[in-house]
Order: sequence, then C-alpha cells, then structure tokens
Amino acid sequence: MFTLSEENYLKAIYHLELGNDGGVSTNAIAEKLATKASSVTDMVKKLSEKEVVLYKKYKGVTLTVLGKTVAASVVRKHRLWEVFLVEKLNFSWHEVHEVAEQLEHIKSAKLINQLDRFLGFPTDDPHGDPIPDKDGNLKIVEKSLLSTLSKNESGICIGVDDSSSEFLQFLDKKGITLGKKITILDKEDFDDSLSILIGDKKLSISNKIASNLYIRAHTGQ
Amino acid sequence: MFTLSEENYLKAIYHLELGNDGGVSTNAIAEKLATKASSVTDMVKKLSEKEVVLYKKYKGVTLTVLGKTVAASVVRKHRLWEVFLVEKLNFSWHEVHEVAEQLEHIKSAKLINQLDRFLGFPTDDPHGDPIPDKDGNLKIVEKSLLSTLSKNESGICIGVDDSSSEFLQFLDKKGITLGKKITILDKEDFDDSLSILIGDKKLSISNKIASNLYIRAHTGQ
DNA sequence: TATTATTTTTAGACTTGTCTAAAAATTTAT
DNA sequence: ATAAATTTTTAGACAAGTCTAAAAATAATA
Repeated sequence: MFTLSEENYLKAIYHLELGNDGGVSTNAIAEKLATKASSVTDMVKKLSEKEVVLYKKYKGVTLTVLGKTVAASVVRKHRLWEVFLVEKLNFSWHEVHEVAEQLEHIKSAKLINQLDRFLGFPTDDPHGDPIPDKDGNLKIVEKSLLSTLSKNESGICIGVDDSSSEFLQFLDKKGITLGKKITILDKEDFDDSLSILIGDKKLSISNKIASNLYIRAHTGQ
Repeated sequence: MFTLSEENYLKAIYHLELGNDGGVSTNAIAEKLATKASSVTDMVKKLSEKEVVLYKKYKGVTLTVLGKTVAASVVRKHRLWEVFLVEKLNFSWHEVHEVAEQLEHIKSAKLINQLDRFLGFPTDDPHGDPIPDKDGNLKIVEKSLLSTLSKNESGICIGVDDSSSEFLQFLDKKGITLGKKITILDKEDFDDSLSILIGDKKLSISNKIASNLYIRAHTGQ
C-alpha cells in the first residue's frame, strides 16, 4: 500500500515520463511537486526500495511496471472523479482539479469500479485527457496543437495542454469548449495570431492560446 | 483548517458527548480511536490551543461551539457519502462505513453542497442516523429500542445501534431493513428472546438483536 | 582540458502523530 | 481516612516527510 505522498510522487514521475523519454530528473520532480530536490532524493530512495521506481544516483528515475500501474490507477481515479464532478455535481471544468487531487487518494476498488459504471464508462476527462483503463492502459489519440494547423484547415477541439483554472476560464469566456469545430480562417505573420471560426463565431486568438489547444484532424468541409 | 487526525479526534469526542453528558474521558477517546491514552493527552492539548475543546488536566474534555461545528460537519459529510454509496453506487449498508471514513475528510464546501442537492437533501443515512444540516443541527427523532416494546406493540424499524458489518449482514439475511413494520408477537421470559412479525414473516430473534434495533412508535394496528 | 556553473546528494534538524515506561493525580475500597 | 487500584499525564523515543546548508558529482564553458 502507498501513502498519499508516495502516490503523488508516482503520479508526478508518470506525467513527466510521458513528456521525456528516458529518466526523470530530481529537479523536475521537485518543481512539479513544489518541493525541494533533497526531499525528492529521500523519497525516491524509498520508492526504489518498494520497487516502484528504478533509481541510480545522479542518473534520474524511471517507473517500474509496478510503479506505472500504481501511478496510472491514481490518474484513473483523478479523471473519473473529475467526470463525476462535472457531469453529476455541476462543477465547471476549471473547478475540478483541486477536489480531484484529494479524491484520487481514496482507497476502494469497489468505489472506483462502481463510479466508472455510474458514469457510463467514460474515456475522457473534462479537459479531454484520456482515462486509463483498469489495467492502466491509455487510449492514444491522434492530436495536434491548433497552432500547427494551416489556413483553411479545421478540426475538433478535443483537449487542452494547459489546464490551469485561468486558461480554462478564459476559454469559457470565449465560448471555446471541447467538441466544437474550429477552422483556421487566417494566420497573421506579424504575431502568429490566428483568426478562427468556432461554431458560427469568428474569433481572433493569440499564438499562446493556440499552442494550448488540442485538435483532432477533421477532413472534409 | 484541521488535519485528518484532528478531525477524527473531534468526531470521536462528538459521538462520545452524545452518549455521556459532561466531559469525555481520555480513556474513552483512546478506546474509540484504538490509540493510547498518552496520545490522546497530546492531541487534546493541541485541540485545546486551537480552541475546539475545553480541557482541564485529569478532568476530561468537552467540545466548544466551534469544535462541535467542525465535528458535525465531518459527520454530515460521512453520512452524505454513505447515502451516495448506497443510492448511486449500489453499495450495501454494511460496506459503506470504511469508504465514508476516508471520504469524510475531503475538503470542499461546493462538493458537499452539490452532493447534498444531488442526493435530494436526504435527512438520514443508510443506517437510520440523522444527517446534520449545514449548521450542524441534528434532527431529534423519538425512538426506542425494539427490546423495550411490549407484547402486541409495533413500530417502524428506523435504525441500528450497532452498525458493524457483521450485524448489518445478519439483518440482511433475516430480511430486516429500515422502514419495515415490526410487531411483537411474544416475549420469552426465559431468555428475553422475541417472536416478531416483520412484513408478513414470523421471526424469532434474541434479546441482543432486539437491543440493537431502533423503532419509531407506531400506534394503530 | 581546466575551470566554472549546475544538479544532486548527504548530514543534520524540525514537525506531526504516535508509542512505552514511569510518575502523578484521582477514584475506589477497605 | 488511609491504602490500593485505576486513570491520566509526563518524559523520552521513534517514523514519516520535509527543510536548510554544505559537500559531491556531473555538465557546461572558455
């Protein structure tokens, strides 16, 4: 069994590994968890003894198969609870993270299985991130950043890269939500801003925004 | 803000105060929390500094108004989650306690308010215990132990005193559930066992069972 | 490649919550 | 009312998880 703190470390390493191939650095973990490198070293030694990470001094950390399973199960719980909060309790997508950070540590296999069923076996959380299945496997979806599309291309908005409360509230204000079709009307060379069509509205958005929106390619008009 | 451990102490004192009038003893708290008296002394000092209990050495503890509010809010969360587990996730009443012990510590006002609404503002948990309202007030219900009724008296089963998993599963097996009408057909002087009518079934139950079932008086046939 | 800068680890300390064993206070019983 | 039994508190220790400051290893640069 793993403590709350251990679970948080495993989750952080899990997320960092998806970005980097190869070992995750002590500093990267420390930054992600808003803690100090020395604390990370201590914890990583403990996790290594529990055989959930591989650790060589000065060489970074990788999850073992067991570690990956544990981390994926925490992520699965986090995302299922997010769906619950939005679908059943009328939370907005920018309000769910903080609460899900707590709920993800509740230990009960029956709870999470029944919650999954109650929610209709969802595959994505409210930010468009995939929910790992019971075995910890992630559905891989072909996705591109909106900023990489060319003029006249279009696609469906399927997720965000930055899921901070501020960004999500900004998207709400602009009417940008998951599932909507977005078409690039124009790209401005000067500042890389985009003119887009979303639903039946024309919007101008900065490159920073476009670099945080994921799009599923959508051929055809 | 209170730690998980502090909340558990406050809850234990809250429950013990409902039984005893006057101060709660160190030993009683230790027993309820399966810990040592010396640990209780330490924690009670801390709670006293936080002004949630009144504490005089060797004289026991009482909750302050603030302490009672905090404790009631934990109990409220516990019981609302129990309702959720039974009503929405198909848990049996004997399975909910352990999970609710974890869920009761999740911190989010919006979560508990929305959960309350989602459940239709329930007033009782699956064991028949009242759910404190937002201000921590408890509905008082006139109730008697089944063992105190006389021959030919009847009432509605509204709760259990012992809510251990074993007892609850025993009741399931016998078909004794909340809301059912129970009539005393006969009382056996020899061992104080009872012959009862529940629904349309005749049952013989021991005094120990009858001393753990709460009944709301029900005049009329 | 030698030196500087950065990253990582170690050493030692602190907090929270717990424990055991012994001392002090209170209660019970003779 | 004094002695015995019980309850409660104190003193000191421990584990988990964190921190700071200093040392060691690695990486970057001239």
